Amino acid sequence: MLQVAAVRANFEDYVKGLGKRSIHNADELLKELIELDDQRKKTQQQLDEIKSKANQIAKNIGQLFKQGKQEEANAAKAESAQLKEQSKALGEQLSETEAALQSKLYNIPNIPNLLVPSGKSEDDNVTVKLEDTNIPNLYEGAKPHWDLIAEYDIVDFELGNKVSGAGFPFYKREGARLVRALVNFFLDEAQKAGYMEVQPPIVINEDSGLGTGQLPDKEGQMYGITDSNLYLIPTAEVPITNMYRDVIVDEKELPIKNVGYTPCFRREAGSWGSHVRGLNRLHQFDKVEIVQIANPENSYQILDEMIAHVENLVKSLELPYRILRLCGGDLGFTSAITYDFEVYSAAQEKWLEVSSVSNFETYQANRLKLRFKDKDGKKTLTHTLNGSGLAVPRILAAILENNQTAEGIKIPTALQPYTGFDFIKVPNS
RNA sequence: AGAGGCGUGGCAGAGUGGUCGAAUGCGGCGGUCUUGAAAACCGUUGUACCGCGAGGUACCGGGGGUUCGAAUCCCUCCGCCUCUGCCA
Repeated sequence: MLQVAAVRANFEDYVKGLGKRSIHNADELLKELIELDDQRKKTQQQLDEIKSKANQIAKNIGQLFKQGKQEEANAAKAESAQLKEQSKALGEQLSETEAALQSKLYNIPNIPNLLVPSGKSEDDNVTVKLEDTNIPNLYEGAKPHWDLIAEYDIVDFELGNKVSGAGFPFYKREGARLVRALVNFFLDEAQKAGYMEVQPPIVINEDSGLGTGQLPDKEGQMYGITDSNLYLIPTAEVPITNMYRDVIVDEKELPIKNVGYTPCFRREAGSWGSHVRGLNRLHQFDKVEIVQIANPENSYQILDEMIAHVENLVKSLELPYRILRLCGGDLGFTSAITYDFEVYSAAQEKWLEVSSVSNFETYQANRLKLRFKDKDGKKTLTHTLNGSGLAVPRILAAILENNQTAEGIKIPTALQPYTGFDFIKVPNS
């Protein structure tokens, strides 16, 4: 969330920034924020004064009792009772103001970076790199992946429907093996790039949801375990970033680089339609996530490094891809800048998002109270960044579709050591 | 899951209603001594908010309550330990 002091200092820039997200009443919003903060300060001043008086009286009463001055003590008690009422009322007022301020802050998204183009929808995203030279000329009988997986019987939606529900498929045979291969490949590559591997919990508590910005208000996107007040994670970003909630790290430790593989769970309420078939959108999918905690001084350099890492993965898998810079309207709530990776799915003839790499600057760090001690011992918010490296199902879909031949499916060379096979033959051939 | 115990500053650990933001030790920082280091000795050392400042307020796992006054008493939640049970 935003810091009020920063809002005061950069008012005009922030209004402009929020404008890129098509928030047109930003100046009102931010003004309200400042007013609430002013009110908070004023109330606290009054409250502190009353409490100070009450503390003084309480001390005196102790003395009076010791000296045996009962009557004076009792008189002081009466005065104290009055102060108590005042302070109770003011205290409630203060809590209300703080809650209102907090809720306003929770509901204002991050300020987009200067590079972020304004725009309303994905149509306004900017392609910053296009590597489409690899787009295959598929043979006559080429099929979309949902037909391929049925034909080869390597992903089973029917079975998933029966056991769990729509969007929870079974992967079978080479399909299961491919998922495991991709996960291992991604993890190994991240480790080579200096990330520490972690295996985080896949349920999180409310504080963690608040820390990275899934809560409040976006509960609808997560599966909740209501009897325990926990949520299934929508991405490993949540547990891995929250490792550093309420932590003050040493400047020398930065950047901190962690990677983790987890299944991800998304309700995707309302986002189903005929355009999302097969593996394109699922309630449960596997993803390897890279997360960095960075010094604000070089977080954009680190963002570039993370983009390069993801680009390498896609290249190694020989997939045609493009990189987009998201416009304000398509930018996630907590992000200051996001680059999306999309791979081309030849049989569907469309681009599939497989990775999102973002810099959150201090937005998450402020919620997390994640700070570092700089050279002068001053505590400063870090920047947080993360990216998918990568999400499995759409990569799988693209591999199946782009690498299909009349005889079967070729496995990319880089993946072969992980799959243990280099080809999936057409059944009964 | 049941019974009992516990949760205090970076760490260890005292503190059972006022003089406690909190003893003491360790660690950290500064200094004396030393060619240098160690040891010893002296000093210093929590965080957040409000205030131009003086200063004030809050914080002893979280939240609530009792009281003129709570680290201390009560309720509740969370976590840890021990025993019993269950389980991969």
